Amino acid sequence: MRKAEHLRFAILAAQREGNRLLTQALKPHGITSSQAEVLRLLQQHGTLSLNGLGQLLVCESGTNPSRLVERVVAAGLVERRTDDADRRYLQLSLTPEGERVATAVAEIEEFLYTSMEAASEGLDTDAMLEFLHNFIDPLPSGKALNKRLDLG
Amino acid sequence: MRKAEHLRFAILAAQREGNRLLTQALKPHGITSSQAEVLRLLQQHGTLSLNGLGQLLVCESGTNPSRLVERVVAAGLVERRTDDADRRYLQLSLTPEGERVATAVAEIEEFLYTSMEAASEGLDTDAMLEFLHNFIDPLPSGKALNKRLDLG
DNA sequence: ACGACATATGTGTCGTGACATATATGTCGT
DNA sequence: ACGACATATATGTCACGACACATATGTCGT
Repeated sequence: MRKAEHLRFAILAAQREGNRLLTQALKPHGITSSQAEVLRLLQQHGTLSLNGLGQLLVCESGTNPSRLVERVVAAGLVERRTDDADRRYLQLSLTPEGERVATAVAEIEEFLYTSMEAASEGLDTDAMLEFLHNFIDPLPSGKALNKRLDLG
Repeated sequence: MRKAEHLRFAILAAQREGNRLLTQALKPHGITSSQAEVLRLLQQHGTLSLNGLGQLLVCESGTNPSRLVERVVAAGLVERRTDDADRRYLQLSLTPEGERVATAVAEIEEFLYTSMEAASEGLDTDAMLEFLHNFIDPLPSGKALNKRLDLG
């Protein structure tokens, strides 16, 4: 198998399995990994508009998080108000319960990161990041990621 | 941002964008990237059962490709017969049209791999593969990938 | 003030992805 | 031959992920 092909499927597999791990760990909290990303972004940035949120979502239907947000609102984790200054915008923010869950999410993510660090023990992760950025930087998800790196 | 977190989102972004690129390139052929993977596997392995196919699908609802296969059958790209020796099994194989599309898919994948090779120019891809395999090998997607590496 | 345009959000549709469950067919012990 | 079990496939449900399109609100030139 060609090395690029191997890499392609290894990346795909890693994404799938990482997501599965997160999904399992998040299940007791009643949220999905996508919803978890929303909570964490709101926790880190305070109030965001739907569009502002979408620009930071790497992992998500960044193009249109309407329904994703709809679900966390329905779950009572996020509050959605229309901006009085410009009524096109939404003001999204965590409810106290959402804040609590977001903190739980952060702890779960720690486990994932620890296991990733174990898997990369002694390896050059910078090269991996460089490769990935070369590939994604011109593309939408790459832009979202870089925006997050700038801010956070 | 913690490096593991950075890596996590970079992997996610790469997967998303790679998939988007493939989706666009495949659109003229009327198939999705998942369906393309089915065609390529059938092209490489000849006849497969649904279960055998599922074990090779990294990228897919490997747990249950029934509906995925249903669509390529409906599109006239794959033929589905029940195995007379053991009627629980399906025998999946490409139609002539499926064979033709599978070859077109192979060419499209070449472009993706070429662009990945450009992005990894001068970088240690073996270290990336080692990291990814450390992470995925114990997990289902990793097993599927390794099965493909053994065979192909 | 009005209308063209831009921007933010919502909705419809289709194809996964993951999981649980149901059905069909085989195998094996007795 | 029969029934318990195993295996293969199908189906139901929910939440994305991507895309196209619709609606609501603002802005700006005139």
